[in-house]
Amino acid sequence: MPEISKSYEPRDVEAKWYAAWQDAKCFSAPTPAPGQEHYTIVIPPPNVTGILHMGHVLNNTLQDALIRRARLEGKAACWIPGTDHAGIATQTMVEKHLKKTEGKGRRDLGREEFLKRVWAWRGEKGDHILKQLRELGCSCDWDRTHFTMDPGYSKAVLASFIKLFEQGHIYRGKRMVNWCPVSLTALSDEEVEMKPTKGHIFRLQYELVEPSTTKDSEGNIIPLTHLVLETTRPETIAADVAVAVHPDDARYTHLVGKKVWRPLGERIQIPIIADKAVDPAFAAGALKVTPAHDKVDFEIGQRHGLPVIDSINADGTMNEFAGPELAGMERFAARKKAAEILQERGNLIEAKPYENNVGYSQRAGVPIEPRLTQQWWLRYPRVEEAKAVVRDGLIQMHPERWSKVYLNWLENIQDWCISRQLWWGHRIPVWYAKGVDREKLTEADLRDPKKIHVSLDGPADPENWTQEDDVLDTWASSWLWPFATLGWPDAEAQAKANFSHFYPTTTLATGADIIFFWVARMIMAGLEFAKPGASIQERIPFKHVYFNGIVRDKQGGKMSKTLGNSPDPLDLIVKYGADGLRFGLLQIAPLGQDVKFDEDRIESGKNFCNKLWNACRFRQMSGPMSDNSSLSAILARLDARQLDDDDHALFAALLEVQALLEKCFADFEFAAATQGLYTFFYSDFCDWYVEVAKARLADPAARDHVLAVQDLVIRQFLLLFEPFAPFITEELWTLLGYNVAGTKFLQDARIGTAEDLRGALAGRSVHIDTAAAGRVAKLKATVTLARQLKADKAVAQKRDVLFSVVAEDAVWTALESASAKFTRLAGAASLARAASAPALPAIVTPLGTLYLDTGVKVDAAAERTRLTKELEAVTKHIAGTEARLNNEAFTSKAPPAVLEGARKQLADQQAKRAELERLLAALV
RNA sequence: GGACCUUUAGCUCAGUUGGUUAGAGCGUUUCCUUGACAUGGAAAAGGUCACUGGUUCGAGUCCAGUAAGGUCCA
Repeated sequence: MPEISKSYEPRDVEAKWYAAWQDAKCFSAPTPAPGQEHYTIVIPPPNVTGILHMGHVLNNTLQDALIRRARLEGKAACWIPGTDHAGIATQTMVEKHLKKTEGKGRRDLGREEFLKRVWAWRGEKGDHILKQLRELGCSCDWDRTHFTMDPGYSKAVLASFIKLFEQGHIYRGKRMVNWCPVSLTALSDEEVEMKPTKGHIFRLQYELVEPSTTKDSEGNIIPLTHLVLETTRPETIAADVAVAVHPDDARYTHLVGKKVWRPLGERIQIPIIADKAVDPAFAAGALKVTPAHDKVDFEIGQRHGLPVIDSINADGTMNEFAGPELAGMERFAARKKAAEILQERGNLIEAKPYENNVGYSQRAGVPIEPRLTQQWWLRYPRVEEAKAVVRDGLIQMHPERWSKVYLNWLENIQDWCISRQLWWGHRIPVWYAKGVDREKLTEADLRDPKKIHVSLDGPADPENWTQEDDVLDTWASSWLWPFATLGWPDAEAQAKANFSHFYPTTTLATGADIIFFWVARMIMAGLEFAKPGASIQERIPFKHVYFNGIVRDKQGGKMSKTLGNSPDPLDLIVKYGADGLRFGLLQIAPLGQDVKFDEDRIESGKNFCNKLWNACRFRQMSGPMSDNSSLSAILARLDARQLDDDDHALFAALLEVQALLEKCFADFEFAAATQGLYTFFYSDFCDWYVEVAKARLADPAARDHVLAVQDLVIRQFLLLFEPFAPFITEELWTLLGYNVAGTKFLQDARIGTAEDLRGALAGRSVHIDTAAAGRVAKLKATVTLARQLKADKAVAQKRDVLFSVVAEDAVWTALESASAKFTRLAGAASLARAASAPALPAIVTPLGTLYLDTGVKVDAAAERTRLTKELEAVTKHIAGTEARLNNEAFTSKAPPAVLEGARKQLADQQAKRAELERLLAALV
């Protein structure tokens, strides 16, 4: 057996094992055996040309932990990886690259040539992120890697469109959309981010065609020559078609039906209308109505049969309808110019600084432009079912509160604009008969096969048809992810992928930021498409949704490359090892909270791995390795006669942590799981058991038994730890001989439950003595107090000091039997029983009063100070407890166990006080 | 405007159905290279649990309100 080196060097280990796992096809999803449970996860597909960031690390570490744990539990585990074509993001990236390298735009190349370039880009940069996931240790079934633009997947996307079209869920319509003037495409509402934006609001006056009068605040009749209104967008005035007031606004009712002069563009009269959408409290209570450039205005225009004047081009520049002064200008420059002109003409009263919410294109980061265009829309299918599955708990969200957010969105759901004016994506499978005017198609025309052709393969006579230019929104492909990655809709592919076994998937781990974009839509898509006619339980895409937090920087800010506060995970892996990164990150990832990234925690993850490494190294140095090839082989090496309190306490702690992990995985409490593992291994095993065992290892009768206990605990710990730190655990599994011939890897072992282990121990006559843990705790406390006393006397490092104890017979018996452990742990030459109190520094412990002999004369004053401080604390505590026990309401109403506990506590504290008083009195 | 979340040690967070003297890691201070580990060990200091009120024998925990910070939707 190779010797374990002095420190853990992750880099040597990681590459070796990942290659071995892949060679052995460890991550291939097996065909589930009859009755075998499956555990399926589909990866949230990252952008195909993306690179790994901390958010990915967290998200994928969680998934890997889940899938690895499932393997150890004997489930048929299937983790499907893949990437998303990410329409806008990728197209924008390639366009930028083209501009930079060739000075060309996509239109210079033409659609076909441009797409060739995108595919070439994908070939060069694509899937890099999947390689990075391997560095992290992710155990995806790589043979199942999918890409949303693969032929099979594309077929699924188009098939879903056709099906929805045939069912009447999809329609085409000219509507107000969020237009991105940079990407030159429509966006869905979800892709628009509202951001408070500083600008100006312009107080304007529009001249009345016929001067009128109004009343001032005191009721006096005063002349009225202008209508005052406020706007943040003066550049659109030339597209104004009316001015609206609220119908109940007494200031203006007499003006409704009259006209004002439009101050920009062609000098024409526009009507004053009344509409309830106007807020009479805002500004002067009048609103300029610009149907082409505002959603509310558009609706007002519709209600009043007003024309639509579109004064802004697709790219955000003004056109001729904006008036000769503004035509051709960029929209924000035009805004300034418009204000200047209005000032000159006397229409501008004032320009005030103003902050309002402006919609920004999520991708391009520029304000969107409401724009009237022809788009394809989807009326979501299965909305009611989608609500029901979450409300009824068929799909559980973790943390649960997200289901409220989800349901709220579904309650207010709007049709989805699924068309994008991009080239990179799934081109909509609709062909228009030549000669048909696309602008004027009616709902009936859409269903007329002579005018519109909708199919997977296109019309038989393509020369007579023209295909739709638009592609589908990326999310209209990724919403099929949980089943399109399992072969849907092709029966043969589904059979090959074991669709019937692995769908519905088990858990989806993702960020809450895409709950609408992706999670909600997947649920609707799954219900609609996945298993037609099957029960609702069979059609849902997943049973659990775990929302991991967002990784933020130490100050809680968002991580971004431009700010430079986003560490490269690959650098962290080099520095701390993949296991250290994984474990460290999960330690700070509480359920449902954002993660504040702190590199110190990653370092602590690495240090923990090193601790584990050295504990195993020490085990190897402590004695010969025996048969570790199975749990029963190790159990057979236990000697029930040699069991002592420490063994019992350790086994009890092991069972406890094993049960804790079961609960944590069920509840997605990863931070609690890592915390539990850490505490068990550090405190219970290394700091205590291994240390006390050093004393027992010297005893030939106990040695083999103690080694067996350690082998058992390390084995179980490695199994528990593997989902979080797969590399180091695999390495140690091998080095300590836990692998058996035929089953080469840790993952081939079965973890079993805490109860299984309890049963296995009982089978070897090891029945956990639950009282042992209490006795060990007392000894621990006594050792700590002894160390405290030594530290106080500045002899912490000395190991030749003498301790004596004054204790009753029963207590002394307990301490005497552990005296070898005590002297080793407390660092003492000996521990003896003293018949009467010696004149030495003392400390009161649960196992009697300890006296420390350092060979130096007692400093009575220092002793008095120390003991008095202690006495004060105890006295204060006693007072509190007595007050409670003297309260009749407490004694009559508190449960007996609580009452009993309080009484015992009081007795203990009183005994301690008496002892402290005695010690003080004895001081000369 | 609506909904949700957070507030506990210098920092990051635990604290399960209300029940001892509120815990951990990091950081800080002191001491220690003795044969698993200095990527380590020992000890210590550090908290009126945001605030106000209520329920209760008992509140960090439950309820109401207030404040500050954050997120999402309009």
